[in-house]
Amino acid sequence: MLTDRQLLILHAIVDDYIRSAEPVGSRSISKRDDITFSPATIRNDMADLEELGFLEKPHSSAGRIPSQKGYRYYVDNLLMPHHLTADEELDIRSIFNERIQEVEAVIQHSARVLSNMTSYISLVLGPEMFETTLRNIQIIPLSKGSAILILVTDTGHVENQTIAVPESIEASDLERTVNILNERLMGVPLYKLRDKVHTEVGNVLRNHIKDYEHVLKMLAPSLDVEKPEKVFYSGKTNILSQPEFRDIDKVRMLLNMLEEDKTMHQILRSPHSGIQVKIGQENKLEAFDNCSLITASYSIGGKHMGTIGILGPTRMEYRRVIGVVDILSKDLTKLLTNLYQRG
Amino acid sequence: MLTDRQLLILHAIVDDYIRSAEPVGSRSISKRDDITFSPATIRNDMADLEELGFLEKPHSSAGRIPSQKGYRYYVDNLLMPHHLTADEELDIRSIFNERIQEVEAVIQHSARVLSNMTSYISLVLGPEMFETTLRNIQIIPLSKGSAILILVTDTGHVENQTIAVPESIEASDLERTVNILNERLMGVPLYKLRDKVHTEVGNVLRNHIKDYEHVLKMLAPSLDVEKPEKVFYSGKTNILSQPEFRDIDKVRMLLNMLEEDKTMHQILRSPHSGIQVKIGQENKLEAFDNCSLITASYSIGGKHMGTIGILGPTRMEYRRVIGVVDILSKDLTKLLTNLYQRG
DNA sequence: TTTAGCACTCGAATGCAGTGAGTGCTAACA
DNA sequence: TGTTAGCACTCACTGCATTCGAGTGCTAAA
Repeated sequence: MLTDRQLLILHAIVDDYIRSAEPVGSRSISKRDDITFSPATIRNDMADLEELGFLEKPHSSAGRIPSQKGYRYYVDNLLMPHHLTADEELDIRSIFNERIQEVEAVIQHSARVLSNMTSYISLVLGPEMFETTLRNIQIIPLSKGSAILILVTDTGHVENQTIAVPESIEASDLERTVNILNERLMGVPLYKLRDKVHTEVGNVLRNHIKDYEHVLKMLAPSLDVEKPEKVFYSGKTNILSQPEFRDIDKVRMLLNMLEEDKTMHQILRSPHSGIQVKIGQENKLEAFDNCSLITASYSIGGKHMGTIGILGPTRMEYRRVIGVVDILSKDLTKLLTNLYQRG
Repeated sequence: MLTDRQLLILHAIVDDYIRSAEPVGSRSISKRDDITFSPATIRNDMADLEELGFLEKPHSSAGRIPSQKGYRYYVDNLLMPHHLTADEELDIRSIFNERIQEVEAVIQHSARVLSNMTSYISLVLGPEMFETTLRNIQIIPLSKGSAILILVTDTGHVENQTIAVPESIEASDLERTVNILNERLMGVPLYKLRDKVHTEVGNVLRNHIKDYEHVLKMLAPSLDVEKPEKVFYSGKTNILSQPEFRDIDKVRMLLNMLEEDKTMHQILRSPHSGIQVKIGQENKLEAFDNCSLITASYSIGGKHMGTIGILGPTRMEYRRVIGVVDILSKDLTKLLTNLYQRG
């Protein structure tokens, strides 16, 4: 078990290192107001903390830096909740002052505020559509052979795609099809669309539409709404200011990883309540070895929608970032719920 | 006027430097198969070329590198057209093999192919909407107080935004409004929407809709479709592999510049026929001093739509990049025209 | 148990010769 | 007269020795 003094010293070292990015020596610690012991005493405790795995030495004549375990302990046990300053609150509210027009715009703006406030990289996983239900479907003819198919979900998301319309289908048939689809599919979860169309709705169509088979064929590809949710980034260049990313190869590794949609998606998808902090190798990704990821979920009307997060060096201002992520995820939930709460 | 030998030497130096990123010395030039003169002769010509401003010396005991003027001359006078290899053509066609569903997806995919093929940064300015005309308008009620307004243009672009619906407006009125709007606004250029609604359409609405004023107020903010077109990027991390961007500060400057939407927009917006090559300071941006930008426009049915471009170091493979940009802009034009040609 | 003192470690910074690729100039050559 | 060989000169880069200093671990005294 750690003594009170050891805790104090660990706390001081992590704080100092987060601020300065330089290995922390016993002397500089001893100068702090909240520390009353001599450097020698501190050195003894530091040696113990190192033996226990909370601290590391870059080399024998340097100060100590926190190990991954050290950060973990710091986050789990030593961190005091952070109260945002008035300015910070104002920054966050700015998202909601703008006239809100599109979910995407809100999400993107959130990402930007998040990265500006923290100087790290922000990631926002866009609203999940898997569980959302269909609100409306439209087919707008564009030219002889093509049309635009538009899906609107109950969460206000709009999906659109071009479809090829066989010549044999007449305008009136198209209209009738849209009416039938709206009648039968309103409220159906997107992931069930495909099945529903091929069974129940298919039968109805058969009775009302002349060129039934072509219509079904035309619709088929559009109904696989398995499009993965978008991940929005902001502040990618922020890491270039972090001393741990002086090395261009590390930067490249990290930025390349962020472009791997599948992986990033997987990392952000897992829903969880509250704040999740993943430190260094806990992320199970080589490119993230020197990084920590702090995430929180947001939802609409209690239904999990997506994730917001901050990616920064393990030497990250955990206190502030956790505060900001927490508030923003809650505010986002409130805003989106107000906007799209099924009435 | 430059002698033939000087041209040959200039050509060789630019080619060599583009390949190696190292200052080119007289000896290495003399070893090339197409060069039959001694290093001393070459040195004389190099001195002349330097005096004329086509070459520069990093320092007195290094080889020569092309100056901005040198690149300019190379691009304008020495460049042979590049014929794509079968593989390259295949890469480009891959854009069109995928099932096309959204303009945005095509654009984004184009950007990716472009950056993959060139190992530089690709930029694509999304379709301009200023001149496009309205094809269809829809208002989909979402909850008690909100609805989604959807605009579809003749180029297949779909724009959507959330609007607040005053309680006083009834569903039947909303429906009637949509019908009137579609009747009166079909074919109207987006930039005229606002005026048209307030004059002509306003009068019609007044006669048919009970809560006429509220409806107009609700629509007003949505009709200012002055949303700037999106710029898509791909391969931002590619510059990290370029030796001229070893310096992290330069990388940061450049990447930050790319996030300044307004500036980038301005740079890409100017329409021009054929390929445009802007070298170094011709870009009038400090962050682009070491960069060249190669752009071409794409259009739909002869109407200018947007711009694709490649941003790389001034030491760029101009020949290949120009070839790729040329082909892709033409193919994109063909594809989009086929898709959305007003029929 | 804490602290002062001291020898020790090791990375970072500094200074200095040696190396080599490249140049400019001059004089000889075709 | 244009081309080339020869040579002194420049200058970044490398390797090596040296110094400097922040920080440690250990021991002995308070």
